[in-house]
Amino acid sequence: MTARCMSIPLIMNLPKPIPCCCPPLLSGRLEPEELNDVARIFRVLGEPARLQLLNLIAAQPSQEVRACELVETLGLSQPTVSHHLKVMYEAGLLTKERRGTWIYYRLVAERLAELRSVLS
Amino acid sequence: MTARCMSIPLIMNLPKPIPCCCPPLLSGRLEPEELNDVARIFRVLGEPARLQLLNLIAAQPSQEVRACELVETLGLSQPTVSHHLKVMYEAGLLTKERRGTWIYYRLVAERLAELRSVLS
DNA sequence: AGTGAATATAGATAGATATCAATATTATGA
DNA sequence: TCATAATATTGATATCTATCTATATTCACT
Repeated sequence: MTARCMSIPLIMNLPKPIPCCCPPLLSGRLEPEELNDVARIFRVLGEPARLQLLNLIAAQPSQEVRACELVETLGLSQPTVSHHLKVMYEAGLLTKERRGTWIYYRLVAERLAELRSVLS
Repeated sequence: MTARCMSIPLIMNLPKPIPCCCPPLLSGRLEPEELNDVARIFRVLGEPARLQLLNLIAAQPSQEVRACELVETLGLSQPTVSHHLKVMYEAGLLTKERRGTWIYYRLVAERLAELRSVLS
């Protein structure tokens, strides 16, 4: 229980991650800030309703959905759907485009690719 | 507000996902059960401390850590570290191996690869 | 301007979970 | 078998967030 067991040194001088996109988790040490950023995005994906959203959009021939379609499809209230869309939009996973009364959401494929690279 | 806007049909007869590992999120419709499973794993990765754990293990030349090292390194209490290790172990992200008093944890690379394929 | 539909925000609540202190369990070695 | 170190479990607490209802905002059309 007491500190007989030595801790791992925090600094190892490994190459800095590329700053433009998410740093890889398995090569090179990540800063606390970076860990927070990556964790935040994974948390966004940690909700079945949001995954279903991605899944639905990807299944559309048009590759987009109107927000209003989702209320009935997901079986959630309109504010809840709106909340999820906002969370995903702010996480960079979706784009939104207003066309008249409706708002269309699309996947950001690059963001997903980025996340994939985090895990490699 | 009222239901003028049509919902997306839930059944589209797309090919069933391969049952052996995580189904891809962007091709083929996922069942609610599958969505839950995938979400659960992402939630495990949605904690900075756990990401730091993965990052630490990957940075070791031996590709493994003793649990006791992590307490000081992560700056968390021993029960908290134990909890995170358990969560990751049960999510299939880590293996554990007892050697004497110590328990060594390693990454499950296949599990991470699986997750990557979910996002493609 | 006024109406109605689509979307967003505010506020409240319930459930999940990260964290800790205290304690239990397991393994080693004297 | 006893002491000690490593690990796990228990129980409590605080924070986070998904969800809802109610309300506000935005837009198109007459």
